Amino acid sequence: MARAATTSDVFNAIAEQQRREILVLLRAREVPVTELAQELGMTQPGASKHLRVLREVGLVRDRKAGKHRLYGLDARGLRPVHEWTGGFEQFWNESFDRLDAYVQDLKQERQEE
Amino acid sequence: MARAATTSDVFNAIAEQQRREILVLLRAREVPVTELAQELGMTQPGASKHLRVLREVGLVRDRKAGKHRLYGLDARGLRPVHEWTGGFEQFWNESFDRLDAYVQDLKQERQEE
DNA sequence: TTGACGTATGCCGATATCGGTATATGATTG
DNA sequence: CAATCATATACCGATATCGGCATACGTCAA
Repeated sequence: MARAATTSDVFNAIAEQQRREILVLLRAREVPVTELAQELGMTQPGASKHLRVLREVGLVRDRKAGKHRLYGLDARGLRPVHEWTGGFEQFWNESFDRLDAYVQDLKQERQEE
Repeated sequence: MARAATTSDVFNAIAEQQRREILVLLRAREVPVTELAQELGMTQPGASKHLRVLREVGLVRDRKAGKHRLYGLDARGLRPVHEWTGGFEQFWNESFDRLDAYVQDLKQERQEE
């Protein structure tokens, strides 16, 4: 079965480093594929494929602009990810406490050896 | 090259639905593998493997507890994801405007046909 | 229409994933 | 120690990924 298709899941789409870089770049402005590929040091087909994935999950959209095709950001799809991770916010601090308990536990184990 | 190893990247680790479910479950309490597998309807080896990935990216830690091995949440690794997506927050609303412009563009294209 | 530019797709190889089953490893109890 | 329970790992098959190269498709201008 392998992994869920990147094309159907925002979490998967942004699991790829280069795609995240693309999104960051698109935060600044709309960009045609060629320029994007150049700036991020990827091949044009490579960039095209990543953009396809991003488009299919709705994080990016494109519009014709003369000879070019401009890609632009549609960040709404990132909101669920932000909110999901936000659901763990209360644990970011608490985690220290738990970690502390964990460390205590380790110490105890050592003493028992 | 395939995808970046899930084991070295939190974004990849949470790209998997079942692993996200595990994290949510661990928000409530520490749990041994068997129980976790049962509650989430996966096999024990399956759960074990997912936990391994989560442990290797630091989202989960384990401690011995008698005959069991309890897995607990360490959500700190989710913070970078939250913050990264948060970097797009200002675009969630703006996206509507851009989308609007996009729609206008589509209309225009149709008229040109 | 032809040519030139911009972009997308097809195909391939190498690799990693995920799920399942069987089995090994570990830990606890009698 | 042996038996039992808990957990991890190995191996496998099916599939999907990503990158690169070649090439098809699309669009504009002369």
